[in-house]
Amino acid sequence: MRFSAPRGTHDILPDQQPLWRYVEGKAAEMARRFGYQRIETPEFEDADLFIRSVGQGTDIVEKEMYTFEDKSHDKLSLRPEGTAPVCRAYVEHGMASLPQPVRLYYFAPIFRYERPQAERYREHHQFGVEAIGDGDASIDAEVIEIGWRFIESLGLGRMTLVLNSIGDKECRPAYLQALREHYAKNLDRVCPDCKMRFEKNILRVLDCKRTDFECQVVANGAPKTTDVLCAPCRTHWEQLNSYINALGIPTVHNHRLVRGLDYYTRTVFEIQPPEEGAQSTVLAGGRYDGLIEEVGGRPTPGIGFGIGIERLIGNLKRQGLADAIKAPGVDALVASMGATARTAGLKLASQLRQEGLSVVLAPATKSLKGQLRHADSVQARAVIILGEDELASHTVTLKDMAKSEQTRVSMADVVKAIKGLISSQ
RNA sequence: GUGAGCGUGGCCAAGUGGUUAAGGCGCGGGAUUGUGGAUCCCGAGAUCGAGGGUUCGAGUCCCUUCGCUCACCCCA
Repeated sequence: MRFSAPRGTHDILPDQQPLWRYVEGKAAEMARRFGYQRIETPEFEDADLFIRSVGQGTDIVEKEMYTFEDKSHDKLSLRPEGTAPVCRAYVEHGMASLPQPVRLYYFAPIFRYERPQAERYREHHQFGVEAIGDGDASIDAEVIEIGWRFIESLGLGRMTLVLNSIGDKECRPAYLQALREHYAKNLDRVCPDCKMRFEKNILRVLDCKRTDFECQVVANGAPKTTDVLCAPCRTHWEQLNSYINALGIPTVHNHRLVRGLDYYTRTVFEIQPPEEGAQSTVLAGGRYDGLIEEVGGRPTPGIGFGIGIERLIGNLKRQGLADAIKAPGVDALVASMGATARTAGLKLASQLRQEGLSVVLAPATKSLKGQLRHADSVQARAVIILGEDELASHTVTLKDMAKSEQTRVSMADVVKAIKGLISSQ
């Protein structure tokens, strides 16, 4: 019986690891610069955490969660998004009594039961950032800037920041009513899905992309949240825009940007690459001022985003920025001929590793030629050759693979000689 | 959940229904004694996703099934 990785999942093979480590390193570095600390939460949580926070009517909760019962009949779900678990941890560990805001970031696999397609997976990975405990628009700008500067630091240019405000508990009901009235008048012009959304989750009609009906026309003509924000939301929105502007981040306003999760309030944003792919968004986030309370804490504002690593890496590859990220070779390969030399090589390799060098032993059964070929395949910078001659004279042959030069070095000087050879490159 | 396309050795890939299923990459070995990357030579590795059917004969046609991919939906 042969097995393959479950549908929608993928192995991240050794040749891809340098790229992944590179991206994660850049993310962690950007988080560090902004004073964010890493947090890790479990891969699964109480299912109700997501049902309550993400929202009963959302696709994520309704049909995409990996939910199961364990042997003690607890209902658990594989993490379908990153924010709710962090908020749960914030409340559970009393982070409200820490200096606010609490600045956190994470790397986490995300699980959603969806039909896989280009850059959409059942398990994907996100780098996320959450700032909890400060409702000021300057924190919105800070969080957005982290994402922007991170993407920028990878060399991905020409991205677009799309920004919108969807109001809060004060002004949204009135807006939804206005939206409902607009759609009630145009219901015969929109697609069946929009008719469904009209009943179920009116806000979602705005991001309908169908062109076989008049959804685009109707949505474009719909009232805009940013026109009807209550005074506090309006101030927040205006401040955010002035901050983002001050940071020099180019912005596109899109009144049709809503988001699929129920907990968002006020600020919502995405960062998209220039090409119009089906799954083009690499970063998405927003403010969630009611979420902490929803998961059992005191009313506390928060904002954050998630970045899909697979999509980000896809962009790097498409723009030719991934090729340069390669695994380094090993420092040295030890080749030996004969049983006695083999033992000596084993000892020498061990000694070199304790000196901090990366060393591999050549396959013992191969000819010297084969062992040197192996040195190429592991991109060894140096090769140490041990044979009868070397053993007899207590020396090794040290070969510089780049220069194709070799010298005899006494056993006592091997470490120094190799370190010299490597640092000269 | 809906629709479309595709499944040939580890990877890429040719193959008008007709003898032992090309080729490339990669892998293993070799080209006179203990020396790599180039070149050359040799070699291993495929029940052509699986099952059934049509046919004298099927990788090639039909059906079923599984898988993969892409799009819709939705999302990172």
